[in-house]
Amino acid sequence: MKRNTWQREAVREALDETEGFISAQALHSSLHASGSPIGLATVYRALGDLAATGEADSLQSPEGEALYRACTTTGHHHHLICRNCGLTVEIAADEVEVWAKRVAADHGFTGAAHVVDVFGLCANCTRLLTANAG
Amino acid sequence: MKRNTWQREAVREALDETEGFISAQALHSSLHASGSPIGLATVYRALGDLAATGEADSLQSPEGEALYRACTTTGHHHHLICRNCGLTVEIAADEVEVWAKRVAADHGFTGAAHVVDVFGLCANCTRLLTANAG
DNA sequence: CCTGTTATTGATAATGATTGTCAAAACCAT
DNA sequence: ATGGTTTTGACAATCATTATCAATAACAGG
Ligand SMILES: [Zn+2]
Ligand SMILES: [Zn+2]
Ligand SMILES: [Zn+2]
Ligand SMILES: [Zn+2]
Repeated sequence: MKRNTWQREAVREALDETEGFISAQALHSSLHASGSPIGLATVYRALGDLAATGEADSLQSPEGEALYRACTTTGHHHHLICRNCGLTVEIAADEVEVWAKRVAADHGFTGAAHVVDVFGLCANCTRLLTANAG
Repeated sequence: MKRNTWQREAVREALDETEGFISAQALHSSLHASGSPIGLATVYRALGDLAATGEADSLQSPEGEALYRACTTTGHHHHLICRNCGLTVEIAADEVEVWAKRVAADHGFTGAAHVVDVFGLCANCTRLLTANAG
């Protein structure tokens, strides 16, 4: 049976309070900084569970680290992520869903899944960085 | 100055002969099996260089491992990958390019890049696995 | 409220990919 | 062929993640 522990709840809350994606290590550090004695392995386990049940979304950073985020949307969706500040926008992409299905079908592929993420600079970061550079 | 060594050439050729994506470790094993005494670190370096110059394409496997492939198309493109046999199809996706740009622009993002990969079972693998399962 | 069963925790070791180190070897213009 | 410079490769180091396993805590039943 699945038991409720303060550790799982702590991870869930910490993830909720986090803007954008965060790594297991970083979330653990954050929790420790807040005085929580939660163990690192437990954070990994909790994040894995949340991702498995769909309560959190995960993706691989370009550096190969797994990043997690508490999703507000329950269904299938994608992300538009600021590579500077981490701000993340959840986006529906019916257009891409259709495209992905068609591409797979056209080539005889079945059971198609896809990875679609857009990275860029959010308006805020664009303004700041442009001011400095220009 | 950039020098030419048999090691770099060996990696390039091994990558060319490989169908689908392959990891640095696997390529190193493959080279060793063929009698090449090339070092592991060198394979990592060569693959990194090839990816940097655009001669090879790289992506992160769901397990976080970096995979490489010799690309036949020079420009920007995406992949349709068989999760069973590794067969890879390069696909152009003007539709998705437009979509990605629009999504970024709609939200005020600039300098948008994107990761778009489709994973599935190729026709061949579908037939084989369906025969076994059904 | 106790209590036993059993899932969960967490310190730590183990794993596995990738990168850093640095002396020795290879490359190439001269 | 020679020398300055780049590249190599064996090995150590790093870093994220997973496995271990005894100790702990959740919770159903009494
Ligand atoms: Zn930003
Ligand atoms: Zn989708
Ligand atoms: Zn296949
Ligand atoms: Zn594209």
